[in-house]
Amino acid sequence: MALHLYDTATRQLREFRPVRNGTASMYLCGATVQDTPHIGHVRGALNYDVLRRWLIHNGLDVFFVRNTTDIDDKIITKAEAAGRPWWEWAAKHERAFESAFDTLGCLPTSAVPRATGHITQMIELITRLIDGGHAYASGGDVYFAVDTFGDYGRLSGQQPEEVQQGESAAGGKRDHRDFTLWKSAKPGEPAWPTPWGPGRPGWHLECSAMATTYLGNEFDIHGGGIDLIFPHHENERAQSHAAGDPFAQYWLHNAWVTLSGEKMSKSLGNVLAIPALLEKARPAELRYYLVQPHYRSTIEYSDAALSEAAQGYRRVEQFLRRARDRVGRIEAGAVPAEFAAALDDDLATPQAFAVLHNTVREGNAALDSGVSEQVATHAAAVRAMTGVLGIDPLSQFGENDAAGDASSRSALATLVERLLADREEARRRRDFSRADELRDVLTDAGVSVEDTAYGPTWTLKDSSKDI
RNA sequence: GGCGGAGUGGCCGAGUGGCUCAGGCAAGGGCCUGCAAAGCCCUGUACGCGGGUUCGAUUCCCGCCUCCGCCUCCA
Repeated sequence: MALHLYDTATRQLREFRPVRNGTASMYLCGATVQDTPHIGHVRGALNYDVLRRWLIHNGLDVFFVRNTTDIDDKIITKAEAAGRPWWEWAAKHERAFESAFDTLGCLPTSAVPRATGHITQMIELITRLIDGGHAYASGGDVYFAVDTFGDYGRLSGQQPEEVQQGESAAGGKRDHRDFTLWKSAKPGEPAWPTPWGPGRPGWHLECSAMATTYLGNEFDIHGGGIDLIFPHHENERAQSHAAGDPFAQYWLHNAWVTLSGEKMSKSLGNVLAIPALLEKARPAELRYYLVQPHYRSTIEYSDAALSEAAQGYRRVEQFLRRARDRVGRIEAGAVPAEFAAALDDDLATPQAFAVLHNTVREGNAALDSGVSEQVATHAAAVRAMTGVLGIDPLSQFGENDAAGDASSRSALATLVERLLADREEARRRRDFSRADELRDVLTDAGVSVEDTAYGPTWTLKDSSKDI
């Protein structure tokens, strides 16, 4: 089966056929960098990272653009409250987002365009819209005329007449449904010069301008959170189509991470910031937790569920480590057919994880029965699958999680192995109290010891991460 | 008011008109082990409520209840 994706605009599963053979282009609405990233921000990024990895795995050259909105009302307000320049505030939080994405194993983007760096392209787009009769300037603002675009409401399923208006207060609008392309600057606000007066971008406009700048007038996938369907993506689609661009071919939307049944918001004080979560779980474990449920299902966050995910991850990790100890270097092999079928079905990661765990179980059985070729085969499949999911314990989330640099690792290994040798000697003498004493020394130091038919093995246990 | 999503066993989380109804975590039993840990094998409990269609529904239809989201900044 070829890859099928659920397209919000048509409300159905559609076979993925890229605009340009051999490549795929993805635009993801990134964050407004106004605060510390939280688990919800990261969930979306992770979902699209898995999609991207799957496309790459299938041989496509993927162009992946995630923007940064570095100017908006909230950035201005918060920076002001903190007594800092807006651009410093934005830069600081942009770094926090990039660092979170990095830590959680998102592949580097092809570009991270900032809104403020694309004013020229926005002016050009506005000009096209005004020339085409789809937009008008009014008192320094520029608005999109919704009634000039007959397809308005298609993406979100909204009847334009039924939509309750919030933004309608703005004075210069001809129609209450019209939305802002360009905002005139109030005194003291950041502003860029335009033919319509100094001002700053309306939120929706920037994404249309940046997506087409990097990916062309027609590109494959546009993603974001479900909250963006309306009005953000509806408006993006309207302005780009009205300007004559075919624009995105597939609209994808990921669901929320909720807390106690409610969305996270500052006012409820229930925001789960990434730095705090990384105190509870290792990056790979957090990623495992966020990537396992289907991307269109809400995740109801709980510490217990995160802890369970961490255990699931450790099971996979343990298998690969044991397998490597047994058969040596493990290269990623082919993914099982059922795994591929799962991901091809609108990125059905829950089923993909089921296949992963079945393979791990078979691999563990092979380890128990000592059939090395089977161990190697299963381990290779597991590496391939974890690679696609971005949770490969042997690669980006490798050994150095907790173990420091090479020289301290080597010093540690020498000492641990010396103690283990003494313990083995004690066990041979059947002096078990001595053996247990040595194991306790190691345990207290944070080293877990396991005896296997092939001798003892040890790992650093990350004791700070007990959820 | 308009649009949309959800309610599955102790928990997380798939899925299907009937056939052993995924997977993980937890629980119980067993194997292995000096002990432990890990691993493997086995086991139990399920589909919000009320109707209907059907030989048969958790799965289809109708009604209801509950929860959540968007329509205002939002991942």
